[in-house]
Amino acid sequence: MAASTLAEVAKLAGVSPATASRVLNGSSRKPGEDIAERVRQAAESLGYVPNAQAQALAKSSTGLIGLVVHDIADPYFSAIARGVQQVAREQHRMVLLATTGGTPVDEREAVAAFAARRADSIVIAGTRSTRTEDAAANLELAAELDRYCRNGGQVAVVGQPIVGAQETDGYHVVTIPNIALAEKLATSLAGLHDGPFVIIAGPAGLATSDERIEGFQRGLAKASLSPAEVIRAGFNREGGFEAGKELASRIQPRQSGEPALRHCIFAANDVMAIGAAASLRENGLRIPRDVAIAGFDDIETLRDFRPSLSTVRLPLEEIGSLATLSTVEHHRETSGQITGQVILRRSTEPS
Amino acid sequence: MAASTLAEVAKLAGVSPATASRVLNGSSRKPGEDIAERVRQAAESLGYVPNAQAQALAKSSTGLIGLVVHDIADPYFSAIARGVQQVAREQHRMVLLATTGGTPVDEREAVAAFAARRADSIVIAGTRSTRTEDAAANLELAAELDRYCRNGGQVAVVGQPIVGAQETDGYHVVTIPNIALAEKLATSLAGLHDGPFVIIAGPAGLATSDERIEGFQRGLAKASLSPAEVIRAGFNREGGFEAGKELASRIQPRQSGEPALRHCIFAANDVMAIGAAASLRENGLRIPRDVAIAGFDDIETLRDFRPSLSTVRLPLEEIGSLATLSTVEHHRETSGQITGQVILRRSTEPS
DNA sequence: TTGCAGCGGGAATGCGCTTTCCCAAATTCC
DNA sequence: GGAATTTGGGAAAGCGCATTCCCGCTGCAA
Repeated sequence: MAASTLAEVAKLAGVSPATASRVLNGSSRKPGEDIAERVRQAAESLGYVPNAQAQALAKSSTGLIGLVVHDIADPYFSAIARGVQQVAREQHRMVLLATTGGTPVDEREAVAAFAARRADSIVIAGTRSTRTEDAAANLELAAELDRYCRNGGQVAVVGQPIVGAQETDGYHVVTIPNIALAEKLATSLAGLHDGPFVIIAGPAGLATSDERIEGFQRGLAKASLSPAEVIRAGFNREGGFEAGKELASRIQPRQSGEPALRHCIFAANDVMAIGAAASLRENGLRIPRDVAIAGFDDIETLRDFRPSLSTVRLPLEEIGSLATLSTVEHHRETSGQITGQVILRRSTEPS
Repeated sequence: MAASTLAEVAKLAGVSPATASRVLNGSSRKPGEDIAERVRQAAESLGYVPNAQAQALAKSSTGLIGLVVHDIADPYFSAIARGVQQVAREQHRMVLLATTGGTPVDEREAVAAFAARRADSIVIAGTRSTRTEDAAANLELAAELDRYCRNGGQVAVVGQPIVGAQETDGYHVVTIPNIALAEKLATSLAGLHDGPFVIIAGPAGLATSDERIEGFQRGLAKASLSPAEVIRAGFNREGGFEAGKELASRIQPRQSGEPALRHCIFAANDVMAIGAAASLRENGLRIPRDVAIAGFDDIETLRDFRPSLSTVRLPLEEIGSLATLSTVEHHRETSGQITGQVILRRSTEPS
């Protein structure tokens, strides 16, 4: 048995479908109270549930927000998702979720699927790729988004602009000031450490990772320190772990009384930092005694980590909310100004 | 400018809409290759994107999977979400996300919204509430689900059955053996500790929490130990933190040489355990020296926590996948047998 | 050659709803 | 009291697509 329809309700109430529609689904025209009541009764007794698909088709607005992330189980993205979800609830919309693993090809596919579902807006989170082998896919993604916008869609991208995207209206960017913040972090750390700096980052071509490297190096340069060595690995916990392992093989635990030559590691995000810390520890290095380490993002779940991790706080939830709001008509003027702040904790304490 | 339609494509290709439909959206009837090519060309040049709403309306199947969770940023739920998402991708479906904060009222609302969107299936994660003040809402939720199932919907609920739900077909439960696993954990811990046991749990009436308490107490009883005291708090990190604080005020750090009277805490989930550990530490208690602690879930992000947390591993991702699969026609026979395992780590090491 | 099955394409209907347009009755105004 | 207006309801035309039914055509056996 299929769900009952508006027409059935109307018949039971002895009115026309038009009238039933008007009373049940907020129209500007309000039928008389007696009739309205009869219709509501009928709807109730039939267990009527309006067919959102049909409604969407008829009034061409779906109330859908498409969210694309790399991995919903990554706390970075789930925090953003929470922000998106929150706005969605307030606006009485629903969010459609797509995970892509970060490849532009899949992102394009996700956008196409959202477009097909006629989502009112699309929020894209996750770093852009500037790798040459992704160039073609990026272009296609940009084209897909462009088409979507031309058809009246709203898109917000979190982090940095899509490579090659047009400046159509309906296209919003919530920029994350990775460079500036990483620079600040470097400046802060430079005041505490003079040991060699090392950056554990994602593969070359991940915009977020690259920006954070750039900012950090810039900060070191301004402090007249030589540039940090950069170790590349996966942009996740495993990558951090691997990089940490490699690093550990080169670093000796400090002998007591020995002059301080302590490495200071900047991991391009918190989960990498945690991974690195884990492998350093496994190799007998202690934090912050033998090596200092800082991350980026200030992931909530990781705040109880010991030693507490120095990092850069990003208002992830707010970022998600802001991105979503910027796609909503009413708040179109929302500025995408995101601020973060350096948080120094125990993991980088001077010895 | 609205997106172009099938009719426009058909006209441009000089064929009927029927034919265009057949070539573009996998029908059983395949038009001739020459015509097909012409249609594809036309579609390409117009940037045609099929309207999934209209398709859904016409063939009454949306390819939508509704997922309801308490909080998408909670790693427990985001892990499950990943599993759901994965199956969704394989099946070429999309997931609709709703977060409820755990109240049956909002869950009902979410289910109604999914039903309105004609989602093919609904996955509900998160503990049931058995509180009397939620009884009415639970019943309404059950009724909503029942109606949804009668209309041909598939629902899977993770954890425990919905209170008062009918045994309609289309209604599946992926049971999490909280009681048995908590009992196992208690048994394991009873072999290592004889100090007083304390349970830090969520509010009374949260099924998952209550089940874990029950199992744990049962395990203690079987080991001929007296029941653990139960401290109630929020079923999240904050709750754990609060409970830990209260507990800390009663526990003294062990003086060296003093006979062992070490509390062993079982927190009803990992994030509570982490919260509790944080406040215990703030109060000068060291783990596992002064107090032992175990959690439940084995949240991935928390595995690098130090001291490493004893817990019960739950295959959360698999749970999400299984639940989703059970709602899909082809795999309807999927059994909902979930197994977990006790993992003893350093946080409960005997002194 | 005729008859029939089989195939490729088009016309038309309907999915469930919103909304414009239309019409009758009720109301207002002079 | 009649005309002008407002009000409240219904008829009907889509929204964009899938699909059933139908029709003309070809290929084959009789």
